[in-house]
Amino acid sequence: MSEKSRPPSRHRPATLKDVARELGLSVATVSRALAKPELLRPATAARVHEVVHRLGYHPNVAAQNLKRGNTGIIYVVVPSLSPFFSEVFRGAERAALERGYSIVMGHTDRRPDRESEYFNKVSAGQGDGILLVSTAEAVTAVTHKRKPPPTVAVMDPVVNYDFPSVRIDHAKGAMLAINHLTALGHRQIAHITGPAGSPAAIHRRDGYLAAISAAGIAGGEESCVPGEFTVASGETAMASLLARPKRPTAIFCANDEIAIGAIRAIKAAGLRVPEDISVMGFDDQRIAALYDPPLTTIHVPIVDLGYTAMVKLARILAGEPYEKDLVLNTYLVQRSTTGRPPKKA
Amino acid sequence: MSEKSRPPSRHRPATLKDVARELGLSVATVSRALAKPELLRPATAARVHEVVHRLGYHPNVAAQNLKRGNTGIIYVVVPSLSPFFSEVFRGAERAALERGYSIVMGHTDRRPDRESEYFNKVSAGQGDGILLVSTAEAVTAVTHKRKPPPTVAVMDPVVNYDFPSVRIDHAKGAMLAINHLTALGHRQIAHITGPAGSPAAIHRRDGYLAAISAAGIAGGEESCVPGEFTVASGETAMASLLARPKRPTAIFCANDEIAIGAIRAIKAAGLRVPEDISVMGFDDQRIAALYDPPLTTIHVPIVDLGYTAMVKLARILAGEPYEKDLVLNTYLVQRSTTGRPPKKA
DNA sequence: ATGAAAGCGCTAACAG
DNA sequence: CTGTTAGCGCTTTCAT
Repeated sequence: MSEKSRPPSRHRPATLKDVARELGLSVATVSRALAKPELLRPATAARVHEVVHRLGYHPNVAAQNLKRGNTGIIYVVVPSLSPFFSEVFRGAERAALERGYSIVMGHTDRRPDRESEYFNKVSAGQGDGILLVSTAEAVTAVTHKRKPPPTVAVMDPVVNYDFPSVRIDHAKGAMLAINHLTALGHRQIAHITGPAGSPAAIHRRDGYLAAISAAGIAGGEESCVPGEFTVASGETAMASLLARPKRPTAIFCANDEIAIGAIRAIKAAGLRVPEDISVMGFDDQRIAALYDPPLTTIHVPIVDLGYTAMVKLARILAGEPYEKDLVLNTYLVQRSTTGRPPKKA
Repeated sequence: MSEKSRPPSRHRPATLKDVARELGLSVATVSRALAKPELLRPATAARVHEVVHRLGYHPNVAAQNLKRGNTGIIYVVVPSLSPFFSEVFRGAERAALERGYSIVMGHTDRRPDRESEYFNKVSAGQGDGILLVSTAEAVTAVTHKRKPPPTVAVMDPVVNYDFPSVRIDHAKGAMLAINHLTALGHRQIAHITGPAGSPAAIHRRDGYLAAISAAGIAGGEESCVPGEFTVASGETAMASLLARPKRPTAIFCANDEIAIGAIRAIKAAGLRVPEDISVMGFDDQRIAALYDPPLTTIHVPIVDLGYTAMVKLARILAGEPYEKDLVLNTYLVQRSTTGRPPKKA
């Protein structure tokens, strides 16, 4: 048996060459059949695909990367590993896998220097691009440097730098929430905010204030209590709200975790949700539907945010056209934590 | 200016060739200086390193992978994205990055078919190896197949298959916990377990039973209440324990999350920790030190588990010798949730 | 519509 | 101790 005609040894993955030999075609043709089938006679493309399938051929990503001069690595930079960001990551991961990218998670713990690290890595050819999730700060990494690497901002736009983004309209979501509550008859609606530095928190608060004022009801600055996107902060904030002389009949929370904290505090005070107080969250995280009682909240397409952002980044890297600023849709999900306000005692 | 002597264009990452040209050496020598410096004259190696540093040279991973016939991808397969697994992931990530691997996270949601997926991927040349974290089930993926891909089991050994592993001695940790409690004078020690299917939960429970019986005190099967490695299950289990006629003076929880749930339930019942009841966790997760009161727990080197496992997998892949079964050390961390039992009322 | 050939950056024989 | 050389698998001109 001659050396060159030897079949692939037992467990070596099939290569283009294997497919080509099997078909009596050149590797170039097979390559094209996979990348640009329109350049081939349909019949040829079909034959190629049949054999590709039969041999279980998968392109060798390392070879593709080498040829194309890239790394195939995308950094997904998140502030922390909360359930919310895990979902975003999941979406990004799926889109990445579909396109042959592998993604590396980077947590910054909200420290700007840890952000710069990833920018530097990519600038040094250690990666192809960055998905910057909920990270308003990237300024340090960017302002004093030259052209930054391909980056897509997810959730919040980056302060001082105009990266392409995939986000939602926080203010609109907040208005959806307030409108739901006013429609139920609430006139005393408080808001527990997210952290002061978060654009998402700020915009949700702005939406709350705008909707309150549009409805011409009480509330405003003085009805906002600062929170932190955590259950604990929701409990604390709610406790302070309960201690007020004029107790609100409904609470709009800047996210689901805060809402859960608020509900805990309300229960701890011997009150019921929603009979005594209505509570709304924001995000529609996994826990929202599972919690008891299930949370009325503003649905945010969390996984999709990650998926869409990765798709956009892939387009950018491929030099394909893309929408600069994509705003995904939010909508109200009514579950069991909102109802009509209690009759006046 | 001749074509061949053109310096690297503005933003192309430096290559071996660049370094070699700069030094008047061959690329082979530079490559060796990096991989096997002992083969070179020390002076040469030093000169190479100087230039490598000055030019900011980083090896092109794609080229290395292509040459070596691997992918550089390791799958870290975890049941879920809880904080615990995130920590393991972090450790694995660090070790991977140090060695030029990139790691892709795979969550199985405890579904065996999702596990097999990753095994198949690696078998098909889509990855180099697998870190299987706390996943007792991998059986389906493995038993009926031929030789499985390089895999290291982390935390729990895999049922029915003898993968190299990095783990801890759960039973020993549990004994440490019980000995601490008995030393404080406790004689009524209950245990809230983890889920029935988890080897970790089973071994921790075994350790509890063994230590209880060794101490010759009350408790045993009937002092075990089933839990789930979650805060909520800890609350529920603790509530049932509080309702018992003979209330325990100390609770050993199968992990920190359960312990937090237990503490919540105790507080909700108007009792104090540790004055009325002592509570111990297991794992020493990040939250343990931050919680109020800070948790007495069994320290598990979570990040290290991931790190060590990845190091071992890298050794396996490199054909270097490795320890088949590595058991990392655990120890007691005394914080503020354990104390002497209350004086008899 | 298809083939031949060059070369991406690196490693590893093999020579000296 | 160091240089020369031959690919790894793929994409992409350039021919035909």
